[in-house]
Amino acid sequence: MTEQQRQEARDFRNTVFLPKTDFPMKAGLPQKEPGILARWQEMDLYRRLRDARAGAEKFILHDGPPYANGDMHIGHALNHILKDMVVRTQSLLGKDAPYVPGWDCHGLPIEWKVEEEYRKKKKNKDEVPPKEFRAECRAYAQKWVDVQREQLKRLGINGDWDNPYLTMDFTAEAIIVGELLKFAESGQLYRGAKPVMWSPVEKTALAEAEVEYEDIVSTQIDVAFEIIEAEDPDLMGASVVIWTTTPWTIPVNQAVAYGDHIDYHMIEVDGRRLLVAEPLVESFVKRLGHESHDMHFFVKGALLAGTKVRHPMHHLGGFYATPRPLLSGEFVTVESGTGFVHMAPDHGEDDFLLCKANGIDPVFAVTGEGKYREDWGWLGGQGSVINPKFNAPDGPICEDLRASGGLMAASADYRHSYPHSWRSKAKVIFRCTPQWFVPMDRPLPGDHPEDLDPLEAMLRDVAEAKTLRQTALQAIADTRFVPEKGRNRIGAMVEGRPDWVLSRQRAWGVPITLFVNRKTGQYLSDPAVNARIVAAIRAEGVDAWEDARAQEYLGPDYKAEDYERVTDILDVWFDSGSTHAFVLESGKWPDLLRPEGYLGPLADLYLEGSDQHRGWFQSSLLEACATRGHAPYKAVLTHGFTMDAKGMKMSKSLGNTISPIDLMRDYGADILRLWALSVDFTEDHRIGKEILQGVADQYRKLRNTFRYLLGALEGFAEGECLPVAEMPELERYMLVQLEKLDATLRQAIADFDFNTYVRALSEFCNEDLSAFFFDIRKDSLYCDAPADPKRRAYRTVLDVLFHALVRYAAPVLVFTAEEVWQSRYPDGDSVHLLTWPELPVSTVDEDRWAELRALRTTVNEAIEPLRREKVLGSGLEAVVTVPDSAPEADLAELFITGTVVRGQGDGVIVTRTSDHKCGRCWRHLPDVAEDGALCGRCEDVVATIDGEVA
RNA sequence: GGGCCGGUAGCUCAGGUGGUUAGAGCGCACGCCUGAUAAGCGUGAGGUCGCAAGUUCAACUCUUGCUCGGCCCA
Repeated sequence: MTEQQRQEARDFRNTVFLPKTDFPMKAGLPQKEPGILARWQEMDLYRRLRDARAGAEKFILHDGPPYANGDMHIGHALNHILKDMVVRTQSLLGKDAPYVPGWDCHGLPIEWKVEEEYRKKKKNKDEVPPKEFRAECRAYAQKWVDVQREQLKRLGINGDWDNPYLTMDFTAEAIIVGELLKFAESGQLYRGAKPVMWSPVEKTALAEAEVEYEDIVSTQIDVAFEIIEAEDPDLMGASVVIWTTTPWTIPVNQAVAYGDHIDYHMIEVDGRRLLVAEPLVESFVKRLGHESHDMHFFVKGALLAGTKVRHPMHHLGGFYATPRPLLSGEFVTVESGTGFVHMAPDHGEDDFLLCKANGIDPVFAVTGEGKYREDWGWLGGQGSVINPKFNAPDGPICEDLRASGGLMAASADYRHSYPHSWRSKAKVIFRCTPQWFVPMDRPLPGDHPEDLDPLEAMLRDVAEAKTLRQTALQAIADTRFVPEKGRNRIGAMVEGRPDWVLSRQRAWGVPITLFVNRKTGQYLSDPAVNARIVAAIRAEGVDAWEDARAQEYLGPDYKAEDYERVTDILDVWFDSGSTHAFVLESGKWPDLLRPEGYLGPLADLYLEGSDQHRGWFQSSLLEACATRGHAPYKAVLTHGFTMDAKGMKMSKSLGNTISPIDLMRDYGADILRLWALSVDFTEDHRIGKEILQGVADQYRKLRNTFRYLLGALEGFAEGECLPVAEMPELERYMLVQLEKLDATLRQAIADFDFNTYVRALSEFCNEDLSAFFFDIRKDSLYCDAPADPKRRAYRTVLDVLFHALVRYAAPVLVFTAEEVWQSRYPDGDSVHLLTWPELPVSTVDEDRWAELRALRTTVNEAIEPLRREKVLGSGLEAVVTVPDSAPEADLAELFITGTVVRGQGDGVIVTRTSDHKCGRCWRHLPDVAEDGALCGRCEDVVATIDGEVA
């Protein structure tokens, strides 16, 4: 056997330096992630990170509290992944970015759940002492806090999970009360009235969600109100006719509404002139059952302004003697009735608002159990108003109206849908109740030096005072919104919103800790009293607000019997609106404290769904503006909602919900994270099987990039590094590409544009690395001698790439990045303690490289037809002729082809090579004697290896 | 019903102030490789830019209406 034949027969596979790694291609995330999580817990990663960033500039993302009720859903997952991404990227950039998660624990939904459990046990809620009831609510909330905490941890969210904030913590409750009392002390509270849904059977206010609608048959009546003041003398003595299905509200009537654009028509019935909307004349006459005569008199609604009518029971005097004004109401339609709507501000939303705008206040004639007050001028002490007999055509109301001549028609035959209490199934009424409000348009007291003369301060207030609305609008102007359209949205809401109703007639919440003077109706505002209340709640929670302790709080200066202790609780939005006070400011979380002397918003960012423009963003804004004069945040980031695969909203009834818990089980948290950070979260976005499949594919590509890096860097040591100046141009070009990626990622972080972040990272790995750099340098990695400068340069750059990419990926693929890091540094610390990479500086003629890459594409296009014709397979079999104008470079290496020659023409020509294939590097080269023999380079390398072995 | 927002290839997304054949990645099809191998590489096919009017020499980009979807409110 000749030397050549022996070489030919030899399998050179063992002489090739292939990538080697234990890092598996298949991720197995659902199995692997819990172990990584446990490791972080064990090493106390969150605390370690705080220590590592101690003293660095703060970035404070303040967590909006989810409601402690039910399992984590896809919206929670998205929201927390985005928050985690923000916190982690800021931390990666070297800032100290603590994250204290929180929960919203008070409120109606939890009360319901506890009540529901009572019902199952046939227990009556009203017989349970409030303290006991609240204790059960507290336990219920705590249960769900614990459940959600574990679910969120599983997502890989890094936070202070051992010390979350809860709105039901005693200190939180005390600070919320303290905030409320700031409103009281600065005069930013008043007691007003508001119509609410009220159940006379349960004697309680109901929330919209506690009401169900059911068809019933009601008495409908038509009632005439005689005109006693009018611009047009022809109207005098005529009557406007109203129609209603709630006769019991007639005794509380205070006005009549008409529509500006409605044409009213006068008809004559039994010698009386009646005004009715033209399109409704026919149906009205039908109800009357009498002959009518057309008076040929029309009047446009708008011309009725200033007209006054009198109540049919005006002869009773007092309340009923006052003339009732005709008011223009936009809500008046000609769909049913008469085109006139009687107004009882006590018992309707439209009524209340229209009357309020015209200076007419509710009279509170109907009591909580649905009877007229004992002292009421008509039907005093009678009721109940929801009793059909009371409202019947032969009932007391209709009888009196008939006697007065006001009743034009009455019949118990009107079928319509009407609200009922979910619990008792009894009918519900609208009823005005006293409520506590925060005024939007009352001047706020300004900030003054302590020693300023009180008179001077007052004068200054008058001159400079801004209202809460104005202050909030200014704060909106001062805040950064991402996306920008959020500014417009919250701005429009704040501009148009009514006063803030703070009170709820409920049990599970923070009490409105006010004492109201029984004589003056004014609430007590004494800092000493307030301090005692706050101290008691701090020690014992909301249960401390009870009658038995009233005197203790009032102290020696006031007598308990002179004061009414308010028993309402606060709107839960006030709780969450105060989180900035009890989380960021209280000192309970030292990590969150700003350096001494820091002024302005405590949070760098609030990040929630776009529904929070009306919710938390706004309650926090109003709370902070009223008590501190500015927003609690510097920036607000909002995300849209997650829809199903077709873009439809998810709902249990449609059966299209997707649970993040299931997704973590099937795909793993990193896939879910990659999904959340790939979509355009600023808009509504979708999730579904196909989308997740795409995300999983994207994940695999990233994972393989890391696997290749790990394999290619096997055995790499510091000593192998080569300075940039000594590197081939390709390496220097790649370092420039990496710098560009770095800049893109930094900008994406600054813009909170995570879609761009993930996309740029993926495209770099696929296009620049896998399909370009790695592919080209495979030959060098596999076949060059380990000491060859080209191979050393390549591995040096691979090392740079590894360190950069693992950091870039860490905030997104938190588990996988850790797995990658551990694979290379088994005894190392967590990847999440690292900071943003420092890149070596490199420069290159970018235009030249753009040209080279374009030419590379052209060459590939030219090779393809020959492949189809089976002239050649591998690109290494191609001889390529390129234009003479092509840039100077090792083109064969760049194109991964055989010989490249320069021709005269503009085009690229490809033919099959006649060179033999090297048995080791597979390249077709002139110095290979025959197929399977070695090229010069490989001969040298193999000789060295053989020498080492021998 | 009202306010605000959105609808670009199968999927996820780019497309300053209107201007040549609307782009990328993934997926898909076809092919190559078989030394990143349940991987890697290449080429290619996919879009009447939700619909309809209008403004303009010219509209994915501006206006109006409609439609579908979403958030908030009633």
